[in-house]
Amino acid sequence: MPNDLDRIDLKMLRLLQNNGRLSNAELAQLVDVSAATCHRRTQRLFDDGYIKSVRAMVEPRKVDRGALVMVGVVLDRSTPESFDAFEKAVAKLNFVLDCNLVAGDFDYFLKIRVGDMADFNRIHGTQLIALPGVRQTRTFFVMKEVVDNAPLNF
Amino acid sequence: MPNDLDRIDLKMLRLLQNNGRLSNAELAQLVDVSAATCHRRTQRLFDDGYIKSVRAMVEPRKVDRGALVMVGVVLDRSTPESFDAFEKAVAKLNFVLDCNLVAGDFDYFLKIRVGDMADFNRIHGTQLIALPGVRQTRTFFVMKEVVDNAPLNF
DNA sequence: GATGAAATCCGAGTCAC
DNA sequence: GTGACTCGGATTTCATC
Repeated sequence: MPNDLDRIDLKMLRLLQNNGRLSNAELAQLVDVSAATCHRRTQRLFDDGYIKSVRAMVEPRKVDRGALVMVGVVLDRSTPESFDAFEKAVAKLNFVLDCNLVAGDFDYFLKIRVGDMADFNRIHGTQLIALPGVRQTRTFFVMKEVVDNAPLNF
Repeated sequence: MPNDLDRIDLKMLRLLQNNGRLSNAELAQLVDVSAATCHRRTQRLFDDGYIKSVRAMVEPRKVDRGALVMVGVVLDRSTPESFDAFEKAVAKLNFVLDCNLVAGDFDYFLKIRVGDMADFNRIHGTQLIALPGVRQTRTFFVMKEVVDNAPLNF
């Protein structure tokens, strides 16, 4: 749908998404333009917000964050203030990777990474149920990560 | 837990996670070692698998993937073959960002990105319920992304 | 084993066109 | 958009601890 990106821009985006370490020279070769052009186009992809950031993907198990847990949350009340308070509080919890307001049986879904189940139980008891307006939570321990954070397809 | 990483390595990991475009020279200054040492250490973080990859984070809305959906899946049978078939099939679906086998009311949770709800309904009708062994799915449309793919805290 | 200084080399970034 | 130029950083070597 993005008609302000031509075929070359799209290819650059896909290549950089899969390998953010590509040098400008390498990328230029891969998309068959000069290094100068490639440099300007890449600049534009950043400046115009197509690329939000470039991140090193750290292996969770190597830094003691091998346990993944999904948590469904239901709030006491469905008022804007209630949602707002919850969201502000959850944004400060650095073990929360995703937090999404959803339509359905839950109000929010959280994706959480911790060291192990004991870690999670401690966090659940102290930090999650203590979040403002939480009526109940439902925990789904992840037993196997089949696909984790796959690159965007476009 | 990672006692093979010293304070400098951990700092490098955190910095690179937040900004994968840092030059070796910049990183060296930030962690206060020489460029040569920094280069060697960074190399090791890659070689030993601490950093899986470096990725440009593409803004989903800019490439027509602005709709996020969580889907809970229940399979017909809970046999290893059944799980295996499902996992192999789901890994081929490029709109699936996450797929996790969980303990609880569902067998799997999927995180899916598409252009809009119409896209999702088409995909749901043709590709999701057609996955091997699917008994039922429950869809949670994301109405607001509060936290999306936060960096790992360690 | 580790490091940092120095030397080389290559690419980023900028220029004119 | 390309090609050329310059300068700084990446990468290697090497001495040192």
